[in-house]
Amino acid sequence: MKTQDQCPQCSRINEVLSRVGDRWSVLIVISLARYGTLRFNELKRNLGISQRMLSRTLRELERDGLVNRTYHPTIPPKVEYNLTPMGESFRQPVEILGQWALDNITNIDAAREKFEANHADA
Amino acid sequence: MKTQDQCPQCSRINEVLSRVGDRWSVLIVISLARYGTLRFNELKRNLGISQRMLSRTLRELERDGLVNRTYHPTIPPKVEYNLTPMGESFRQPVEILGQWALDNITNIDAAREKFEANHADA
DNA sequence: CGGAATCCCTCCTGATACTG
DNA sequence: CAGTATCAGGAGGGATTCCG
Repeated sequence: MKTQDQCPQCSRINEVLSRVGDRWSVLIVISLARYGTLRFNELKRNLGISQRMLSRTLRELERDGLVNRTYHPTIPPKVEYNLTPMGESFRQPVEILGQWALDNITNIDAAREKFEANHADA
Repeated sequence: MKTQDQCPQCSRINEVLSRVGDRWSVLIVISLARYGTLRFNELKRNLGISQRMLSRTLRELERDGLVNRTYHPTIPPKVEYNLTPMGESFRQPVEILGQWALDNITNIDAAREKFEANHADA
């Protein structure tokens, strides 16, 4: 399916957001932005994410150039993650989005309740 | 699974982003922000979205208080959509995110190629 | 500790066909 | 025109197990 010419940038925006716009990527970036450098299990505990999704998402973020991965070949192993410059540049848009989310969650809940109420008039 | 105390807001941010953070919601808000008021099939053509997803997403956006739906009981029927004040307030975060996406798509592509190259050394 | 691999299930998403 | 209903495929994501 092709995006039409009315919103020519929509498809490209879509493309990027499909990559870095999912919930786990966003939350990982927020965490790394706030705490600087974190280890694998620190992120895991902080976010309440499964091992599988964390390693998967981190690898994608590394591949897309948003996150640095530093492997310390000690015993036991130690792997640290932090943001690259591009990851840092992603921080502001994400923080703004996150702040909006926090600011409007109650509004959304209220709108939902109202909507449900209006549609419950059997 | 519960989000831990290190990032207490992450779960709430996650909550909101799960609602309005999907690709279609974002693109619909962007379109309505740019064009003001659009009809159902105008949105459909602009975004290259399926009927099903469009009606579904629009209903959710209406329910969450981001979009107004105006039904004109004419023949043929005519339904118009535009942003509510809360929808407008969502516009800035979304536009910023969209702009970052456009600005960095080439960087991401480059990072990917480099990553793939480095991991192709058999 | 930091993963990779496997299993399994849900939800998202699109295609198609039908209705007012 | 603006939907709804139904079906089917694929991706998202958790739990568990095993390895370096």
